[in-house]
Amino acid sequence: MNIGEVSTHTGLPVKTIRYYEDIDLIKPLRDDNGYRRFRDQDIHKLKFLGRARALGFTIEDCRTLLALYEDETRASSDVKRVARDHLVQIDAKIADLRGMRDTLSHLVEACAGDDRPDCPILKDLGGKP
Amino acid sequence: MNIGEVSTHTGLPVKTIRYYEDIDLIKPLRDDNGYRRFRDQDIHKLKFLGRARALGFTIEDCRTLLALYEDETRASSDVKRVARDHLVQIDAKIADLRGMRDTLSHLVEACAGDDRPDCPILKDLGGKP
DNA sequence: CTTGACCCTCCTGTCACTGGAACCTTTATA
DNA sequence: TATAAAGGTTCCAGTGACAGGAGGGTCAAG
Repeated sequence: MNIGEVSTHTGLPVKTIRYYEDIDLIKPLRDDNGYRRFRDQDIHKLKFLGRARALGFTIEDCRTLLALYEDETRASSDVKRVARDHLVQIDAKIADLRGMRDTLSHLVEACAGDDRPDCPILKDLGGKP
Repeated sequence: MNIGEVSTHTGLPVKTIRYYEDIDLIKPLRDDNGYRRFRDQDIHKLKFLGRARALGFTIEDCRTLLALYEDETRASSDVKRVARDHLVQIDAKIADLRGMRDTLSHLVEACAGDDRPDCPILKDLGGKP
């Protein structure tokens, strides 16, 4: 399979697939014309990567997870640790965003949003006291 | 005030303050020795920026908000639009993260996390069916 | 034989900083 | 007074995970 077909097949942009080869996540073969030739295992890895990225794992996490995936002698505890750590990060981010959201939604509600200059949002940002 | 003092005063790293000057968010004066000299208005702006950034506004949003802040003839609707748009972005991100969180927490719970290789997390990433 | 759809590499840009090198100025201490 | 520490300066490179684009080669169809 050529890269375009792989792209439609995996849902990953061509650029991304090339990038993943660049950072050694996949190692497709090459045809005589220089075109990448993807085997089933390459495509399988790409789908794996797509799903892992969709869950928000970093590229380095993905590298680790792929290695564990391919290692038949892995301990599931190793996988679980990576996932649990990531879950903690996600929760932290959500908490962060919720804090912003709460403050901001109060401010937005308090703002008249008309043609007058008076604005509680700016008042808050300016240090309202 | 010199940059170090401003940094402790505003809570912004020195590097960040210099960066904000670089992209023309602030325009401190210069002493004869080349040191930046910050006026009260500069410090006020920096605090404004710190609070806006803490609410997750992009630098470009901050630029817009600062301009509105300084424009006595602004319409609060303009401020509100920026804030509401940002709120939408935040909500989208939260929804995204919650999706990841839900999937991931199920997987983590399902994983034994022992020394055996069997792992539902990897099974899912590998396309379990 | 040409056209258009692919494919290639290489370089740059994104966002909001952060780190570091190499250097100058001020302040405190011996 | 010499010097060392602490502060300031500029400029360049790197971060993460790609995306955009230039400039070119290759392939299948009409």
